[in-house]
Amino acid sequence: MPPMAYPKVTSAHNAGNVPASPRFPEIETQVLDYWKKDGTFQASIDNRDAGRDGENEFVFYDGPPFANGLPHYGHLLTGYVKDIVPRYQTMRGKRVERRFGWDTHGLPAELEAMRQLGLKTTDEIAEMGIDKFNAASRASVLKYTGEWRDYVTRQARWVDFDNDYKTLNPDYMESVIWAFKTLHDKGLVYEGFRVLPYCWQDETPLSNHELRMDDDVYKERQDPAVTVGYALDATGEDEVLDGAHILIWTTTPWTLPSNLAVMVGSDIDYVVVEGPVPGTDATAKYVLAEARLAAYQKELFPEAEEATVLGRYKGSELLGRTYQPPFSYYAGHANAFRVVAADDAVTTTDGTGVVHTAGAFGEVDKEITDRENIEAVMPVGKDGRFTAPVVDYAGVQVFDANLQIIDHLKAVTRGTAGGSVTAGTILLRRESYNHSYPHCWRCRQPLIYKGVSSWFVEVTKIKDRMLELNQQIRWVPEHIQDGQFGKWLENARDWSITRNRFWGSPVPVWKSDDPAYPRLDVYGSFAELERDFGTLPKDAEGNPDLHRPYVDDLVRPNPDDPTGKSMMRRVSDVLDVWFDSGSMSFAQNHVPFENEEWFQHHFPGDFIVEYIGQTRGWFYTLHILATALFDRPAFSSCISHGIVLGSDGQKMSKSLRNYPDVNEVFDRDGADAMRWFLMSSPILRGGNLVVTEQGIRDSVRQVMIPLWNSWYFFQLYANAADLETTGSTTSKDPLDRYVLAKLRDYVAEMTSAMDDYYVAEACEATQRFIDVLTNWYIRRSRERFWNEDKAAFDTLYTVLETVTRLVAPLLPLTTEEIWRGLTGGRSVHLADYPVVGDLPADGDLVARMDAVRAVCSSTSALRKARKLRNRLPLGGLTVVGADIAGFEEIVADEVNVKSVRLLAADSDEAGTYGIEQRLAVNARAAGPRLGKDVQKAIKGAKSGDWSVDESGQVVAGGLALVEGEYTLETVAGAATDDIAVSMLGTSSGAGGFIVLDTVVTPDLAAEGLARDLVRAVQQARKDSGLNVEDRITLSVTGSETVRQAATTHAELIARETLATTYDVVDSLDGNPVDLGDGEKAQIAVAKA
RNA sequence: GCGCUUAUAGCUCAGACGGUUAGAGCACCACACUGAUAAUGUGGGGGUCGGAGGUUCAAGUCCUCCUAAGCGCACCA
Repeated sequence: MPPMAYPKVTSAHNAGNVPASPRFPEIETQVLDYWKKDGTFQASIDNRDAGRDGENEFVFYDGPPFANGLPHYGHLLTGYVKDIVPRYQTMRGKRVERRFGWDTHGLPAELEAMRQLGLKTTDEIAEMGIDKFNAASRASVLKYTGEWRDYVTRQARWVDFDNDYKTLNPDYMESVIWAFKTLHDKGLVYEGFRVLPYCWQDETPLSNHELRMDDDVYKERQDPAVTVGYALDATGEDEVLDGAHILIWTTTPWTLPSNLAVMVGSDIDYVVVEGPVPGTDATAKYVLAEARLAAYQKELFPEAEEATVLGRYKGSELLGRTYQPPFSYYAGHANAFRVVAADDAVTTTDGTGVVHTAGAFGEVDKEITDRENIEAVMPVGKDGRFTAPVVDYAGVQVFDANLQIIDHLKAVTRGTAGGSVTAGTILLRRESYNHSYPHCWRCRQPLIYKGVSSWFVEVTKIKDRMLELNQQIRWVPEHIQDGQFGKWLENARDWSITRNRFWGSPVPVWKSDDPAYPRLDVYGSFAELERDFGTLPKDAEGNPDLHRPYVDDLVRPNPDDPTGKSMMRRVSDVLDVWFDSGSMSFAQNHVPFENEEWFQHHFPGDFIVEYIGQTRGWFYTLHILATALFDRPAFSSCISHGIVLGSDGQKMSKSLRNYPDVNEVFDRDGADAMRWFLMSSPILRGGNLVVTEQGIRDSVRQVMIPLWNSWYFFQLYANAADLETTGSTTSKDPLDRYVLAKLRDYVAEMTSAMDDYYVAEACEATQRFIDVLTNWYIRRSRERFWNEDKAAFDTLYTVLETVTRLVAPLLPLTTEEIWRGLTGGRSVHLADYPVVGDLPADGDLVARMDAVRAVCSSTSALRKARKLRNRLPLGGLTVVGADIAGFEEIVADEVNVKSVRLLAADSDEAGTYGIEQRLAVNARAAGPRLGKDVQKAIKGAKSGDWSVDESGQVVAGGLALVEGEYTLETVAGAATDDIAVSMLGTSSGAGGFIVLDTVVTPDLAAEGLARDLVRAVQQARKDSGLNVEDRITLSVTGSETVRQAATTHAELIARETLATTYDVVDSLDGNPVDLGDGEKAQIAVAKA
C-alpha cells in the first residue's frame, strides 16, 4: 500500500477500490446508510443559521398527500422536485426546514373504514358509535405511512418525518377552526344549500373527484322520459295562452312531485298548437318550442302535415305566467309555479324547449330557483326514499316511484283518479330514454342529484383580490398564471366547505336547538370552548380532541333563552378535507396560537410544487384562505408539473402494467437515474412524460456513467501518482484554463437555471459540460496525467469537486459518493454551492479552443472523405482565418499531422487554395427597401448572377445592394489530389477554412504502419490480460514493407508498448492481424 | 359546447423580433478511433414543420377555420 495515496477515499467500503463499472443501486444504499448514521440531513439544516427574524430561511411547503395507498410515479416526481429545490437552497446558504405532511381526514378514509367494518349506511355508523368508526378511519389513513417513508427515503428525498404535521393533530385542527371563525367574523362564510351527486345506497354525497374516479362511472342507462303538460292559469289577457298546457320533458319523473317552476329560453320561439289529449276524445292547447314541434308530430298532429299554430311567443313573453303544478303537495309555495328564464340551461336539442325544475335536484335548478326566491323543497330522505309531504309515494325509492308516478299521470290525463296529481295535468308522451348517467363507483347504483345543506366560503366576494394577489406569484410554467389558474379564479364560485360526515375537523358552530330563542356561536380555539363549556372536548384517554363525537358532547344552555330550556348544540357537519389542506400554510405551525411572530416574516412561503391539477385543488384552497385571512398570496413561487404517463402513452394503470415497477427501477438503475430521467424531461414545464425503462437507463448511460468514469480516471491515476492535491485554479496550461473557464460558464448557467426553477435546463447544461470534460479535456489531457503533471491533477480535482457540488441536488447519491471520495469531507450537501467568482474567466481562450475543436472536427471529416485513416500521419494542415494561435500542437496531435500552419484570411497564399466568395443577401435588411425585388437579388446571389465592382459596389440579379444588405462569405473551392479543403462550421470559425495536405509520402506511410503495429500490440497485450505497466518481449513480422516500417520506427514501437526486447523477424507463427494500406502483420507478445 | 396547453425527423424536444438550405440529443447504418470509458469521433439515411385558406417581397413563426391529443370547465332536464 502506498503511503496515503491521493485521493483519500474515505468511505470504508471502497477505500482504494473505486469500481470501474459501478453498480449504482449498491452505491446508493451505502450512501443512504451513511446519511442515516451520520445525521447528515439534520446537519444540513443545523449548519445554516436562520438569521435575524429568520431572514435566512427558505420556506418550503410540503403539500400533504393522502396516504391510503402506495406512492406512484406522480408522487415520486413531485418528491424529487421537493428535494432538489431545498437541497439547492441549502447549498446556497439558506436554512430550509422540511416537514412532511399528511392529509388524514375525509371521505376516502371513511369509505375504507366502512369497507373494513362492513358498514353500508350512516345509520349503521351512528349505531356502531362514531368513536369506534373514527378510530377505524384514523387507522386506515395511517396504514401506509411506513411504506411512504420507505419510498421517500429510498428516492433520497430529505424530509423530516419525525417532526411531521398531520391534519388530525389537535394543534392543526385548532388552527383550522380558528380560520373558520376568522372567516365568519369577516363575514366570509354563510350557510346555504348545495346540490351534489348523491348515492342513496351509501348515503353520502360524492365529490366531483369521485365522479371521475372510474371511466365507467358514467354508464348508459335507460330511464323513462315523460312529456307532461301543466295547465297555464288564465289571466284573461291572452285567450290563446289561457288554459294552454305548457309541455315539459324530463328523464326523472320522480322529481315531478317537487316541481317548483318551469324554465324557458328568452330568445327561443314558442308556439301554441292544438292537439288531442291522449286516451280521450278531447283536445287541448299545448305550448312548446317551435323547433321541437316536428318531434311531437305523432302526438300533436297525427293526421296533418303541419300543426295549426294558434300563436307564437318569444320565451321572454311567457315569463311570469303561472300554472297548476303537476302535484299539489306544495300548493301555495311562495313565488313558485311560474315560467322563469334560464337562457343558458334551456336548449331545443331535446324535449320540448321547456324545462321543469325541482329546485333541490339539480345544480342549475337550484341556481334558478334561488334567483327567483323560490325556497327549495326536499321530500326525499337520505336513503333516497320519499318522505312527507309526498304521501302517495312515502317510503318508495325514487327510481321505483317513477312508474307509479307515470301511472298516476296517465290516469289523470284520462280523467280518472291518480293520487295527488293535479287535475288537468296531461301526460302527452312516455318513452324510454338512453343516456349516459353517473353511477356510484362503489355500489354501482345510479346516483341522484340532491340538495344538502352546507357552509360556504364566499369566494365571489374576494375574487378580485385573489386575482390581484395571483399576479404576485411566480408560476412555472408561466402560462398557468393567467391560464389555467387565472381562468379558474375568474370563474370561481363560492366554496362549499362542509360535509355531513364523521371523520374531519368539526364545523365549530353551535346553534340553539329552539328556533324560538335563536343563537349561533362560532368558536376558534380550545380556550374559547373551555371558557363557555367549562371543559375541553376530550377523547377516551382524556386528551383534548376536536374530533367527533367528543366535540359533539359539548352542550350548554342557551344564554339567550330565559326559560333555560333550549340548549346550544354543535351543528353536526365536519369540514371538507380541502379546508384542512388549504389551511396548511399556517396550521402546520399552529398559527396564530404559536409562531405568530415567525409567521409574519415567513408568509407567503417561498416555494411549492404539485401537479397541474392542483390549480383547482391545493393551490386554489391555499390561495383562498391566504387571501381571505391574511390578504397575501400563500406562496411566491409554484411549479405545476405535468402528468406521468405509462410507456404506451396512456394513463398509468396497474391492471395494464404499462409502466416499470418503481422498486425494480430502484434496484436495477437506482434512484438517481430515475431522478435524472424525470427532472431532465419537459414535465416540469407543464408537458406530460412517458415513462419507459429505456429512458431511465439512458440517463444512466448518458450522464451518470460519464461522470463516474471521470472520477474513476482521476482516482486511478492520482492513486498511482501518489500525489497530494487540494485543487487549484492557477494552472497556466491552456487546456486547464479552458476547462476552468468552461466550468465558470457552467456555474453561471446552473445558478441561473436553478434560481428560476428551470430544472431541465440545469440538466441540459450539465450534460453539455460533462461532454466537454470527458470528450475533450480528459481525452486531450491523458498524457499529462500519465506523466504526473501536478497542474493537471489540481485542475481535474477542482473541476470534479466543483461539478459534484453543482450537480449535488440533481444526483444527490452519486455525487455524494464521488465528492466524499475526492475530498474526504463529510457531505457534499453540507458544502456551499459554487459561485462564478471561484473560477477564472477567459472568454477569448474559450472562443479559440472552440475554434480548435471545429478545426479538428472538420479535419476528421476530410480524412473520412479521402479515406485516410487517423493513424496515418499527414504532412500538414493549414488553418485559414481561424484564431487558434497557441494550440497548433493540440490540433497536430488530435488530427495526426506533422505540422499546423496558421494563415490570415486575407493573405495572398490563402487566395491560392481555390477559395471562392459567396454573396448572401441579408433579406431582413434589404427586404423592406427592395420589396418584391428582394427575391430577384436573392435569386441572383444564389445562381451566381452577381458581381462586385472596383468601388466595392455589389450588384445581385441586376440590383445594387447597399452596405449591410449583404455579406460576402468565403467558401471552399475545388480541391486537388494533393490537398483537401473544408470550411469551418462553427460561429467561432466562421469564414475560416482548413487545407489538408493529403500527399502520403513513403515515410508517412511507414509511420502509419508503425502506429498500426503499436495498436495491434496493445490489443494483443489487452487480450492476454497484461496490466498497463507490465513489460513485454515483442517480435513482429510481415511483408517487406511492414518489416521496413517496423524497423525504422523500432524505438516508437518499443516505447509505446513497453517492450524490453523488440525484434523484427523473418517469420512467426500465429494469425496475421490487419494493418492499414492492406498490409498484414504477425506479432508475438510475452510478458518480460 | 367553452377554455387552456400541445402538434416540427423513428423518439424527446429547440427553433427572440416573420428573412429564404428547419436544428439538437437519442435511436439506426457505415467507417474511424480506443490501455479511464458499457465510451468517443466522422459521415449517412431520415421532415409536404397536423390540415386548409389568408396576410406579406418573404410564413415553422402572424391571422382565420378545421383536425387530433392532454388537461380543465360546463352539460347530461
